[in-house]
Amino acid sequence: MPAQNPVASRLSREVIVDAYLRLVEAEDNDSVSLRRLGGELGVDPTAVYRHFRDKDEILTAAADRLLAEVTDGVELSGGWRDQLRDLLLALRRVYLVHPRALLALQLSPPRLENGFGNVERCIALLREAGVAEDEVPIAYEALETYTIGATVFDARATQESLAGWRQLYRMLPADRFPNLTATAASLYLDIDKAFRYGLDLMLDAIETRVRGA
Amino acid sequence: MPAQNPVASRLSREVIVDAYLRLVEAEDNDSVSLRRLGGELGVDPTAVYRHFRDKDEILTAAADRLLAEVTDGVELSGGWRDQLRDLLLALRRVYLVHPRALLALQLSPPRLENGFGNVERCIALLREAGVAEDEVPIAYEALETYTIGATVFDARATQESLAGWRQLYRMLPADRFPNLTATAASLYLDIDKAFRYGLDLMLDAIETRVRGA
DNA sequence: ACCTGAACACCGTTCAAGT
DNA sequence: ACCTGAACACCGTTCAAGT
Repeated sequence: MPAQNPVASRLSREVIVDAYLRLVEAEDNDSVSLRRLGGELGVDPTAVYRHFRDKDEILTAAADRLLAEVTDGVELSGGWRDQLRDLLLALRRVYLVHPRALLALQLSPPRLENGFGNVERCIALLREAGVAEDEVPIAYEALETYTIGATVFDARATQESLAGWRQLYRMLPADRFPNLTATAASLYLDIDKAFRYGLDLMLDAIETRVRGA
Repeated sequence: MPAQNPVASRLSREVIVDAYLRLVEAEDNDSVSLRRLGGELGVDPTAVYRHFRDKDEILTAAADRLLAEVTDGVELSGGWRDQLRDLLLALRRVYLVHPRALLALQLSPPRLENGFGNVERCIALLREAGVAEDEVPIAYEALETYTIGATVFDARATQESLAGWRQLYRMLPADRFPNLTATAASLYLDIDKAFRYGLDLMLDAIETRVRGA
C-alpha cells in the first residue's frame, strides 16, 4: 500500500466554492479577491485556475448551490398565491445574503445543475392559478425581475445610506418639494415591508385578472 | 491687460462630468477608469482629484445631471395613472443608459442639486390618486425599487445572455421540468414589455385599492 | 491654486517552471 | 495532473514636487 501523496488533490471545485462562501459570509467586505481566496485555502492564489476557467465561474458555481437551497429550505402549502409568495420571498432571502454571487448567474447560465427547481415551481404555480397560457412567460418575468432586481438593489443599501436620503429629502425647500418633504420622515423605514407591499400589489392584480377570466 | 494663463482653470466639475458621460456613452465597456478619463481630458489621470474627492463623487455628479433630465424630457398629461406610468418609464429610460452612474446615487445622496423633481412628482401623484396617507411612502418605495432594481438588472442583460437562458431551460429534462421546458422558448423575448407588464400589475392593484376606499 | 508624476497597494489572469 | 511564482497589464488613490 503506497503512501498517499499528501499534496495530491487538496483542491476541488467543491472545496473552492466552500471557501468562497465562507469568505463572503465572514466579511461584509464588498468583494473577495482571488488572492484572499488563495490565502483561505492555504494555496497559491492562481491554483484555482486549474479548476475554474475564471473568477466568474466560481461565482456561478457558488450561486447554483445557493439556488438549490431556495426550494430545499421552504415547504410550500396553501393556494397558488401563498405558495408563489413564499417562494419569491425565499428567493429574496438568498439574494439578500449573496447578491454578488447570484448576479454572476445572469450573464453566464450554469451548465447542468440543480438550481432551477424554484423557476419550475413558479411557472407551474402561475399555470395553476389560471393565468392565460400566453401571459405565463411575461408574468413570470415580471415577478422574477422584480424580486431579483429590487433585492439586489436593497442588498446594497445600509442604514446610513437610507437615513442619508431621509435627511436629505427632509431638508429640501418645502415650497418646491411640498410632498417630498412631508413624506421624507416615513421613507425607507422597512425596505422588506416595502418589497412585500409591491409583491402583494402584483399578486393582487394577477388574482383579479384570473378571476375575471 | 495681462495675458491670460492658457493653463489656468482648464478643468472644472462640469467639464469632468461632460467627459465622463461622453466616455460611458461612447463605449459599451463596463467601466471608465480615471486613467481613461484623464486621457479624454488631455490631463494627468490624478488631476480630477482637485475637483472631486473620489471617483464615486464624479459618478454622483453625473447621475444628478441625468436625473434632472427625467422630468425635463417628459411632459405629463392625463390622469394620475398615466402620468405615474410615464414618469416611471422615463426614469427607466435614463437608468437603462447609465446604470452605473445612477447606482452611485444610492450610497451617497448628493448634496443640494436638481435631480429630485421626479420623486416629488411621484409622491404627489400617489396622493392625488387617493392612496391612504400612511400608505403613500411604502407605495412610493415599492414603485421606485421595482423601477430602479428591475432596470439595473435588465441593463446588464445582453441578447446572448438572454438567449443562453432560453436555450438552457429548453434543454432541461422535460420529466423533471415540464413547465419550464414548455415555457422556455417564450422567455425573455422582450424585457421592456415584461417590465411594463409588472408596472401595470402594480398600478392596477393601486387603482383597485383606491376605488374600494 | 491647480496640475504632474512617481509611488503604493491592490486587482484578474497567463505561462513557463517545478514536482 | 496539479500547484507555484514571477510577470503582465491593469486599477483607485496619496503626496511631494513643480509652476
